[in-house]
Amino acid sequence: MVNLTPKAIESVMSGDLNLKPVVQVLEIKLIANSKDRYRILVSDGVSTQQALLATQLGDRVRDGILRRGSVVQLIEYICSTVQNRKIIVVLNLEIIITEWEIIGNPKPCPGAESISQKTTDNENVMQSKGVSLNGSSSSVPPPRVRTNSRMNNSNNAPNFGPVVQPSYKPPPSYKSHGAITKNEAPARIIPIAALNPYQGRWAIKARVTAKSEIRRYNNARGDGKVFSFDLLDSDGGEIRATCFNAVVDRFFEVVEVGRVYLISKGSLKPAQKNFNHLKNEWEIFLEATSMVEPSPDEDTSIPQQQFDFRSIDEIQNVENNSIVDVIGIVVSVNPSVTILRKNGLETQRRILNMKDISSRSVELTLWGEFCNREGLELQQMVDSGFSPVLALKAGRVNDFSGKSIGTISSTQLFINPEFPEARRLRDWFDTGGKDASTHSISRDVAPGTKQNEIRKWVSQIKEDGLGRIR
DNA sequence: CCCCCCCC
Repeated sequence: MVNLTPKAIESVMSGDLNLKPVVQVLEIKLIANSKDRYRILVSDGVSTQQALLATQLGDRVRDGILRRGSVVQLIEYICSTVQNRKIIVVLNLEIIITEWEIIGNPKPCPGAESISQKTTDNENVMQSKGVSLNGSSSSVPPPRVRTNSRMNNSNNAPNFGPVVQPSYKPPPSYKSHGAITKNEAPARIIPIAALNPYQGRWAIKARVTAKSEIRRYNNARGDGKVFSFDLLDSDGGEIRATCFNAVVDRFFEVVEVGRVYLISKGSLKPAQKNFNHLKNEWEIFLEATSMVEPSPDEDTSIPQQQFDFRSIDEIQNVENNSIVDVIGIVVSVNPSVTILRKNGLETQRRILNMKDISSRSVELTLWGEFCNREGLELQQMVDSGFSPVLALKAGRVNDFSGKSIGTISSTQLFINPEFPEARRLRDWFDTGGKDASTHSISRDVAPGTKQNEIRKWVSQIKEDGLGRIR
């Protein structure tokens, strides 16, 4: 016997975010023009309601463990407004039963699809982009499950009055002031993970973890300037924000790495995966009307950085060109050398070695400015007999003669950082790890081809000078 | 609307 949470839909839609109800999934559809975002219909046995699955839950659909008939517990969710309709955005859920017969004879929750009357322009814009969230461009839904069409509901469903920012439950004191108009109420702060282009008003509260320089460009589409910065929120969601031209002037000085901001009124575009390695399929584009305001409180629930450390042992099996975080002890640092790039420009290169508890070591190649900033500092430490901890955020794995790691422009290096992993590594190193035998996953890992052996010799000679070759 | 992620 399965018990769905009574009145779950009603409670969630009226703003109860702590209920964590058990509901049944009646329908799952891929959102039009999306590769991995799903719209689902959930039921409490009496009422049904549309919901969006956060991207990170898509795997469960693709893996087949979340499907039509699944009984799930909604763990983290928010109510949001998409195309003027209230919708649940599910950020996390637990699957109770993968498949169960449809429970009860649930009907669409009344009021959930009410439409405010002044927003048809916005809808047209959404539709002209081919975005469909109401199933109108999808195949006909199965007979058992009624898909709510906007027309049906605006005409027939009971209307609970004008829906104004339904996701925002106004505090009681607002009620005596009459209707809230679109421009008055502050947008609700939502998790970064819930951001998507189909959403109307939103705000996020997030810490800036990285900030680019201003880059000027001149191409077929014209010239201009651009900069971007990366954001992290208290739920661990991350997203990049990008500004162009006049918007650069407006926000470049305002945005500081490490500070927390309230950000709203940007537009969401698909992330450029080639250049943006954050775990988010969207990117925020800030515009002239966007808001980027320092948060009045220093939100300590948002860490300064978020890492996903891989042990060096794991790096061996990581795909070439992957972007990874690594933490290790720097055991050697080579001098900085000047490299002539294929494009004719010169750059600096410095190779160092780091080892970790997996008793593996790896070569890290620092490029450009990293050589004379962190690289020099590391070299001085190692030269003076101290082996520092180095945390590397966003290094790029390459597989020339074994696996090694290189810096890219968005790499960040942290020398002797404070966090627990660093402490753990330090303790390990100081209590025997220093002398533990280490196997390098770089250069001499595989026997390699004759070609590779020769290349290795040549590069070693260039690296160390002839003095060390006997 | 930008952008090469460098070398053997």
